[in-house]
Amino acid sequence: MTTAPARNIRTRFAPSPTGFLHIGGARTALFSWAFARRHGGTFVLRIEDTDQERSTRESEAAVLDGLQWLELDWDEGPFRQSERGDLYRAAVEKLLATGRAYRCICTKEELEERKQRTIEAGQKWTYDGKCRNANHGPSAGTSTVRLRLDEATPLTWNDLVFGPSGQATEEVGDRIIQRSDGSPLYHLAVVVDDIEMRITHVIRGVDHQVNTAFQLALYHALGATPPEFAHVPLIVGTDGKKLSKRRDPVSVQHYRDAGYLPAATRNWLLRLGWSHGDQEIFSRHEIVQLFDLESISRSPAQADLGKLPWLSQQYLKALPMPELFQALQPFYRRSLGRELPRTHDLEKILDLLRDRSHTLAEMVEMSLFVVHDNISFEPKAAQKYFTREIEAPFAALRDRYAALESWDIASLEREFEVVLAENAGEGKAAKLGKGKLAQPIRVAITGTDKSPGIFETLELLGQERSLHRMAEALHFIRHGS
RNA sequence: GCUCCCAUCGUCUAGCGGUCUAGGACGUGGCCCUCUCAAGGCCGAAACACGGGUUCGAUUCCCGUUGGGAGCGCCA
Repeated sequence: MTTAPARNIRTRFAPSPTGFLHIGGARTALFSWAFARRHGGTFVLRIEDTDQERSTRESEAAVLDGLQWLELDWDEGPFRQSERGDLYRAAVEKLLATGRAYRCICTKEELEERKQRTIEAGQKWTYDGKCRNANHGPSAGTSTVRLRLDEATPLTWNDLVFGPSGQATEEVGDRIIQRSDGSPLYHLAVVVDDIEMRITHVIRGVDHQVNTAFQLALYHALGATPPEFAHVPLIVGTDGKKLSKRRDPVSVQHYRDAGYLPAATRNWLLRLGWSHGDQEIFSRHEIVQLFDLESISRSPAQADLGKLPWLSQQYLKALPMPELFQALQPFYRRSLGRELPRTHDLEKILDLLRDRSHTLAEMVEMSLFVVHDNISFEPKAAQKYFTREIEAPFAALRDRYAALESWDIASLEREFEVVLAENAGEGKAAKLGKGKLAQPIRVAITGTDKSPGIFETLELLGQERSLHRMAEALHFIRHGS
């Protein structure tokens, strides 16, 4: 057993609701969740919606929905930054009062112009400090508020993934923390919230790595102890470039709709950038037991689409029938317009299909021949197997099956062997092989040339339906349609 | 351009100075099983980006090159 943590671990996931739950975000959430659970800590959900232009309630719902689907439960929240304005204003007042921040009356246009000139002169731009010592009061007119950086505060930290990290103060610059309309900017809001929510470990994407130095300055200015930081490399596309919405399937929703199990998707995401020796399969419980920050990779991972179907099948094979059936219903509704009652026959075919499917959608598709009363023969398969030569043995087997009193695997196979034996030798060039007869029957009863074992399939389809389909196939053989 | 970061099979990764003729998994090729498709079993191909150091000894440590990523907003 591992020892208990010295303090109560608190992590958070802080998405901005400007779209669907991205797999990169989902993985960050997974890591934060797993780390909190691993240490018996608390996982907080916070919605960063200070950008009112882009944030929507629909996106927020989609993000929450995605987290729930992945079974990442949170202990506190969702909190919305849009509802916490007083907190941020108070923090700004405090910073202003202590001289750690100052009002800046430079307009966007002025700033843009000076920045342009600096860059043209071949120098790098951070705020030039025009208002830094001007001492503008509240009556100075429209103004933003900037944090006053001081050289004495080292902007370094020991990243739990990347090790010693930091940036020089002059590279960071006095950035704006409050807009001219009084609303808070990202940096201010995160830091104030992380302090107020007593977050101990900030686990986020490397795109925030360069924000950390400035935020460290904010913690110091606010008189707070910064949390630990762990930056997680990005997930990139199959071309090694940043994930693109056009090329890559980036939303968690996409994987759900494709018919992947949440557990499989979660496992897939987990192994993208995290490892535990050679282990590939991790149950939710194992994740909670084994997850650690030290084993997170420092290089970006490509979304390995090849591994997901395999993982998904592993989970499909292991899923208890009641849960499998439940998971399948949305796909039946999509395919048939209705859900299906749990029947013995359906369960049986589903069990046979587990070894043959990678997604719930595939499974539904393949089980349809049992669900439908009438099927149609796949043209290519019919053309290949419904031949003149097979007519006689096919008809003979149909007759024997019609006379069968006990419709079970043993009987079906016995009669099948009899027909085979009857067609062996004599004037025939070669004796009738098992496959020669099995394939036409398979096409007859399933419509395709791929299915589970032929006798099992016949058995569960039942005598009546099997005979009916065989009769139709015989008609096809004789009349070509 | 500047700042920060990364670099093992096609992909996800193990490796934390000698155990490496570099391990696992997916994918891929072959074989076995076999009524089809799978599943399963066995076997194979496949990588330490390059160049310098440090060291008795580098995949492992340092520097550079190359390649890639992130960020440079009154976005988050």
